[in-house]
Amino acid sequence: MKPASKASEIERIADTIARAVAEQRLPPGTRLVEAQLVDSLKANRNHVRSALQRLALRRIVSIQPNRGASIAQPSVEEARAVFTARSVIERGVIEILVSGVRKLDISLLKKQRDKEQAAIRNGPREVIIRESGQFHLLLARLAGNAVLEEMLNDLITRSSLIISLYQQHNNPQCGCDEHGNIIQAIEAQDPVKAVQCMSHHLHDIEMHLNLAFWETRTVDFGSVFSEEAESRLL
Amino acid sequence: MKPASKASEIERIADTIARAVAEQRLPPGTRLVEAQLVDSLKANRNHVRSALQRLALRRIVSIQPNRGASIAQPSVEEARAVFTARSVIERGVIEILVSGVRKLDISLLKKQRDKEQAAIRNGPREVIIRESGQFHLLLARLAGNAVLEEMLNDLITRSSLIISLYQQHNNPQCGCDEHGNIIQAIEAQDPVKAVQCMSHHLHDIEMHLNLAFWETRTVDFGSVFSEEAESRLL
DNA sequence: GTAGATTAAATTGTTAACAATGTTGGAGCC
DNA sequence: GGCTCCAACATTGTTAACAATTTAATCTAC
Repeated sequence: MKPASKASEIERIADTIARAVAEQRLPPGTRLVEAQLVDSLKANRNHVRSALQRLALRRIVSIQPNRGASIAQPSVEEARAVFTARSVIERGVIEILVSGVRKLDISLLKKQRDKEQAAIRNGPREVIIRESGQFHLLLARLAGNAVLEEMLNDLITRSSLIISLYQQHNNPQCGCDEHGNIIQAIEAQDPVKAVQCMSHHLHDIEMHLNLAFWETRTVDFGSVFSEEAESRLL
Repeated sequence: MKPASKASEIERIADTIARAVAEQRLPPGTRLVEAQLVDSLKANRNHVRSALQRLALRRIVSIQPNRGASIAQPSVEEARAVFTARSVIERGVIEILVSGVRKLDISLLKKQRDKEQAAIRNGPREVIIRESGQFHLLLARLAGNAVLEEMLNDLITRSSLIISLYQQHNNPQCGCDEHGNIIQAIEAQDPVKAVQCMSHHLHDIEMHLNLAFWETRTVDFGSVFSEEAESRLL
């Protein structure tokens, strides 16, 4: 007897990979060879192929015809677009939550926040990343909108990708408990402040990235192989 | 020589179907038999299957294991979620446009609006629907955010589905040129008003639907087969 | 005639072999 | 040595046959 429905086998594969990406266990650019996946995930090749195509649609992997799939390497432009989109969606989520249309269980948010704080103190990096993402996702879930939740789920995974590509230091997450501030503002039913907190939080994450550095850097062989670059090799 | 790249064959199929759905040539619930699609779209069965799975991911078709695919029939709950999500995203788009970060070519919007007005006067229904969708999509494109644009593209298609399921009369689109109002507000660089116009516009569309009617109606055989329903058969 | 069972057809799901393409490594040549 | 060319390998893409499942039709019993 198979516990999971047969149709969701593809989903299982896709989610396994997506999660590994979200938790930064699969770095951007990693090649995903079908045969390897088939045997490490104990799956049918067709299912693996379908899963890869799904992930390609979600921009988590990129597929080049006849050359296989690999974990995506979002461009700076895409990175900015993702964070802007997150801001748009998450501000919308916050507005829904604060508008008081649904009776909101703040304790769930606090519980998630505690879980995250515990992870920050002594958890491994991937757990920290996961719990942080879960907080944002929980907000969307509490807003009771499956469409926004699903979109945000994708964006969070893509954010992980972006962060592991463009992070400056290996500062896992800012320690300044911005999630706590968001909870406070929601609890206080202050729409303006809550939205501000969220905007600020996302902006903060984006600003800790190296985006500006790579922005204008079209691969410019002239300067790349100048004395400056060469001197670094010594 | 094949003009389109081989990899995008799946995309071609998916887009053909999605477009037919968006223009309401394929009504909700229509069964999509693989063999039929293979031969009417001159395609490989694998490609058709992949395309169907893609569309299932976009919630445009629904696939039931061993029972094939059919055009989705979004629930009332999903319908509301879609419109709320659209509102969130499109308000975000408007804010980006009005914020003046990008120099905006208003004439493109006006041109699209004219196209739409022309369609409303004498075009066939499907063209009206298409051009109306294109207006919203154009806003997202002008905002220069591919992520938001893609999300909105999906939502617009799903909206078409919802509208053909839940529309009250066969009023194709409101004649009151709300798109024109939106353009005006953007042109006047008035963020508050522009966002209001968009909100109002989307709310308007939603309110012209029968959602409330079906909301609580769990299929309740007792009342369905009462004298009222029977009398309608005579 | 209707309910239930049985068979046939239609449809989807799976598999494995084959084809096409891309990649790697080495032999021979300059 | 460095280069080109070619063959072997690895990987992806395609196809067709087969298996499993659902749907429709037919038949029998009552």
